[in-house]
Amino acid sequence: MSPEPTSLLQGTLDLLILKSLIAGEMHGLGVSRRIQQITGGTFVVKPGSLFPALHRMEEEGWISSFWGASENNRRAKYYRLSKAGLRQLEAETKRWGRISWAIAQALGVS
Amino acid sequence: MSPEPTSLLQGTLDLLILKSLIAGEMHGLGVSRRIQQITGGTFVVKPGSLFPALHRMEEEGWISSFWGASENNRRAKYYRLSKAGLRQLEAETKRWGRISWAIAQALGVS
DNA sequence: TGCCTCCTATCGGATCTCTATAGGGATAAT
DNA sequence: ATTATCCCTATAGAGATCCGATAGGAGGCA
Repeated sequence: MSPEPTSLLQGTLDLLILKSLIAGEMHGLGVSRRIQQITGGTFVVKPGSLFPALHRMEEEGWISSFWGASENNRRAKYYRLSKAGLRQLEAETKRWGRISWAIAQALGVS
Repeated sequence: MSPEPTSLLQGTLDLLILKSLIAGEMHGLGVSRRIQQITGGTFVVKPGSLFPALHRMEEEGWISSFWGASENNRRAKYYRLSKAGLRQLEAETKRWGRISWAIAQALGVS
């Protein structure tokens, strides 16, 4: 296990959250676990990073939330991708493609 | 031309600067131009981002500087990669590889 | 001298992520 | 019933970084 200890890439957290929610609605820590899962354990998002991001993204209208009960019958806030969120995911995915390509170029396409 | 207008990736600026200086010593705006060149015009680093980064990296000991004259015979501060900077470049290159791989995984290896 | 260009440099603001911590609520144990 | 414990949400404070705007020195040229 070697989770990225230091700062995530700016803007990449949003991308990972949006992509996680493609799998369906889930609560906060569920998103966190899913990010860790789909990145092969590379990215570990802690609550202090996750919740501010979720709130920000809800304000932007990319996700919506509702209170529900978790699988352990605990009070949990669930998050769901909105249409605008889906569009944002596509935009950020393209953006990532551009950035990734550019840096690969810079590093000598190694 | 569609240079990334918004925020660069955190920590990626250092990588691009270090990689630029592999080509040899050059002054500040020369680094800026070289980054734009090797990333195919994707990344445009402006002075307000560049110089704080150069100073920070000089404090870290990754680069050294000396005053000289530019190709146009103007006063210019030249920067050169140090041994520690070369090690840092290798480390950041590996880090980029990990991150890039993880996000590609997350996005479905598309 | 006056003007333009090149190059370095700094300041304030805005954004983002991290560490650390708080606290409600459900379950289980004694 | 009370205590402990885990799950989950949430916030505060700090630190780092990037950006836009701006300043200013210095050479070349008329």
